[in-house]
Amino acid sequence: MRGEATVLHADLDAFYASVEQRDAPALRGRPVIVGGGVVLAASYEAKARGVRTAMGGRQARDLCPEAVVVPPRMDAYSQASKDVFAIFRDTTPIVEGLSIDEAFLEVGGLRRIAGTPEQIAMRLRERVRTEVGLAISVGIARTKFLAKVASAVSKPNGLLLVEPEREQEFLLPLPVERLWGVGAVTAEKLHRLGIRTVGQLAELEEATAEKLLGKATGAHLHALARLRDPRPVDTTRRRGSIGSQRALGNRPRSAEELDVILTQIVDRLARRLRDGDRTCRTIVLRLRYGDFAKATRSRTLPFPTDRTSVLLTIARGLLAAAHPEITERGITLIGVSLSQLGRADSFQPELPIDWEDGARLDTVLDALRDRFGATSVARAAQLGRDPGWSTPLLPEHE
DNA sequence: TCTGGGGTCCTAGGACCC
DNA sequence: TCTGGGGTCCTAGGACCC
Repeated sequence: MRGEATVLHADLDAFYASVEQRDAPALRGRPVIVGGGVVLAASYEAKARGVRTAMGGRQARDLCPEAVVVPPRMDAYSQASKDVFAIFRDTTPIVEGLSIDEAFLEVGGLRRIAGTPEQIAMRLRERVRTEVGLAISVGIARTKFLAKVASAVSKPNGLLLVEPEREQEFLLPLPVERLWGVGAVTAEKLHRLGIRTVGQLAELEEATAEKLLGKATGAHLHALARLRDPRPVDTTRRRGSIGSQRALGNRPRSAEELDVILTQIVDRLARRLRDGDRTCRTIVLRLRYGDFAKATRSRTLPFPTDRTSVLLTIARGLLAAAHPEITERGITLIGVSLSQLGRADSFQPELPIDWEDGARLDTVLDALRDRFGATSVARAAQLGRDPGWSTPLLPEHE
């Protein structure tokens, strides 16, 4: 007894490009590329010519000179995503969003009121088509992983049910690249051992897979290949970090220019943080040098914050520390991400020093400890890490 | 092929605490 | 007083996904 196929994975087809074709009838039936410098999305007409997501714009135009290249309209995609997710939630309360254009839906409890998973999936596809004007593919299976593989195999505009008794027949012949979590590096490691199909990976001993791919990745992929995936559809997942970045091209940048860009990025992120009623504790500065090597520099605060001035002060400090490297190697990307997100009602101490004056972090932390006590500051840090914490922490004055 | 922008998860060493 | 082991946190890097 294995359980039934009640997990749906719903995935919009060529999402950004499909929104463009929906909104501009002249683009329908034509190859469409979203994004100029790099391909963010390609319509199926462009994919048929070899254009792929993340490909350089130059190469894409060489492959498909007649493609229409349009700039991204993130607001339109965001709205389309909201419209589709509203239909997901109208279908079942158990929805786990994976990204802007895909989600898992658990429909196991709905048989009596809404029919079989297959009937539910057919209605869902029809509603997304008529109400939002987009094509969506759906995979149905016993586990999240199999449902995701099924929707990918069904594309474009497909529906595929993997019945529990046919799982091996479905999965084992597929190339290892189909496994969720196998990218270029892992695929190459497996290929070197002559492993090309999921079935061949399943034949390995688990210990062998762990030795080859690392403990967690090896165990995880080995379990997937053997059809083990106990993860339930989880409606409680929340974003763990938010970030923003900007590619800069290759020309030299002055310190003033970089500071302006950094300020814009941090300002935008801090707004998003507050709009979402969240706080953060860790600020990560992302850099890509002139040779495209990447680096990160981070700092974790002992207390949560959503203040632009605090975040900007930390980010500026990190950037200043990296300045010699930047001068020497050049810089092609700058970004910031905020993690250790917490709730807006987490304890946020009044900062005892004017951050606009550029006070050093260490000075501020010392002042905080003086005022609230080291234990309180450390405890605030602990509680700020727990997004489920529901009571604002009051500082214990000494 | 001259390489976007938004994320997730894992690893590994050192600091620190009990 | 010295030593050891375990657990957690922080930082940096890397693979992977859409």
